[in-house]
Amino acid sequence: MTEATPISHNFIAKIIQDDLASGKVAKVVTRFPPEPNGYLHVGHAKSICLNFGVAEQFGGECNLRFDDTNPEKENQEYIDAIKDDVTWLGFNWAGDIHYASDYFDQLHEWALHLVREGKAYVCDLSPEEARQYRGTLTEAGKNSPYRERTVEENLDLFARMRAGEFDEGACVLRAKIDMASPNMNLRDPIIYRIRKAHHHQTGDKWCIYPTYDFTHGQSDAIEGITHSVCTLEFEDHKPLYDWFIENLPVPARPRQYEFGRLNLDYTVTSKRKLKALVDDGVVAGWDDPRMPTISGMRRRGFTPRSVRNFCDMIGVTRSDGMVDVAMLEHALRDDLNKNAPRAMAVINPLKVVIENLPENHCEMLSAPYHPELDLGSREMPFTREILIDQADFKEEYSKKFKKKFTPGNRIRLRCSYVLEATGYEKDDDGNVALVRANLIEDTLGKDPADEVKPKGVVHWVSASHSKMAELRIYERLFTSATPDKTEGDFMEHVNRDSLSVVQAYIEPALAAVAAESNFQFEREGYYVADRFDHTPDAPVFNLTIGLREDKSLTQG
RNA sequence: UGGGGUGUCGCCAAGUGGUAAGGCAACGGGUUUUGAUCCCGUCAUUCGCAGGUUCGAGUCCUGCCACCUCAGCCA
Repeated sequence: MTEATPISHNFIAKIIQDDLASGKVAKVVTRFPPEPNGYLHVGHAKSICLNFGVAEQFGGECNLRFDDTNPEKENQEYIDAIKDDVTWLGFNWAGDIHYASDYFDQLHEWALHLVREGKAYVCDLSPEEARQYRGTLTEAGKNSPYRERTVEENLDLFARMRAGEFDEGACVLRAKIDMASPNMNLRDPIIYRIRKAHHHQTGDKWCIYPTYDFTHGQSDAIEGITHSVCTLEFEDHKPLYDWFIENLPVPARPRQYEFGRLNLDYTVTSKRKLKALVDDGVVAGWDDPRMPTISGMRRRGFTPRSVRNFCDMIGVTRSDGMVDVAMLEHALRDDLNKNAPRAMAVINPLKVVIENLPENHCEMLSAPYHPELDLGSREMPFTREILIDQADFKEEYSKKFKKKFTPGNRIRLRCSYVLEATGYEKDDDGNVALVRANLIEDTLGKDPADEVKPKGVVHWVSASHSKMAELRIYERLFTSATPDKTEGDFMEHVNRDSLSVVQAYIEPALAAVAAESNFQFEREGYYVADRFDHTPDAPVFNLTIGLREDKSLTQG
């Protein structure tokens, strides 16, 4: 971390603080354990900020561990993307990256231990039969007919499973716990299954793979994780997590704690739904700026700090709520307002001819990049013909348009002079096509000498010296606040007009900026130079988020 | 009459027996070379509901209600 992470006072932090104070743990060690089977999203960001944040806050460490026990769904592409995302967010994992697969030998040994203790057995029930025997939420399950096999028989069968003698699904290794438990996870859970698949880390070494339940807690123990933080849906797994820790000769006693996962309105975060958006071509990819994936947010122009601040804002509790996306937007705007340089771009151009300026007038005006921060300044060419936004000129003055440019009234060109409109021309459709104006002398950095102050300020670019840029303007991806809970399939709530591409006139200094540079285009919104498509010759900017607007004035 | 969990302002969230923080949103007002920012103000006599204990309860007890979650050889 290069910058201070906010101090958290959530219940997880309190537990850690107490454990440290009581001497229960000497140093806190957490972990972020994604399965490399998809891209990380804003919900994962919450978990990352929690796990890494709390470790940092208390002088501990946080591991990055890939929970890679299901080779058929995982691959290296996801591993690389996840590493990038965590790094981008600004966190550093302790030491090398860990993989649950690093522990397959130990896990196998521990499975053998359970078998020898008579606490695990090979079960030949088919998946369908196993479901029958498992019972239901309200009815106890039945013992498997294979439950009482001898240790010797189980040892032999498990060895043959490992040797590849059986087909996938032919049998599994199960922990012998309690088929009548009201907790389904304790009804003789599967701990090893046959998967004749190539693993991205272990290659073809194994044809049996441990399940999540048999892997996670023991991996925590091996790594010396003190506080194993996960989401609420794993709460029912805790008795099993503890059962393995208690029945195995593990080197440590990690504890699991659960928090409520993030739900954001106007957003979906399930991997299946995110994948559907990509596969159906609703968005251009996992990193499309409309996606709530970390890579999508990055491309949209979110800053790591804005995401971290958001996570700090929403807190960590055990209640599952729905966070208003306005909170995310606030965190974004807040950070961008404080740190993003300002620049000017005109989207709907209206030419203004400053008639009291010579034809070839070109004056370089120095404009500061930020109103408060010392971010330096750039030169803006000021010429006889300039472009302002069509919406900033009105044919007639009215109270509602008091800050607009109107005939006979003055306007301040941002970082430039004051202009007075003297007339205008319309095209055949009746739209204002050109405005004639006079420049008021000696108004650079000061008000007019006659003390008739301009009513408003508008952004502008030189008509002759500006450059063209592609602007990708995004709106929210869903029309429903709860796309996955509202009537019908979530795809029915997709906003099909969430992207519009327009051409805009930008000030020359903007063309050369580096990809991923954030800017506030004054009075328009925050934009970012696209991570992949932006070039000096063909500038491309994405709308990160618009400026907040005074709603009472913008209606109509 | 299965297990587990959660219910404090429209949203998030402090509060752990002593008389309801804060943020977001919203709404007023001021400043402003961005109708942005900034500033100032308003916004829960009430904590899912009903009883009870107590001098005193969001905090303790009892009952009820609502919502989330668990029946992958996924994580």
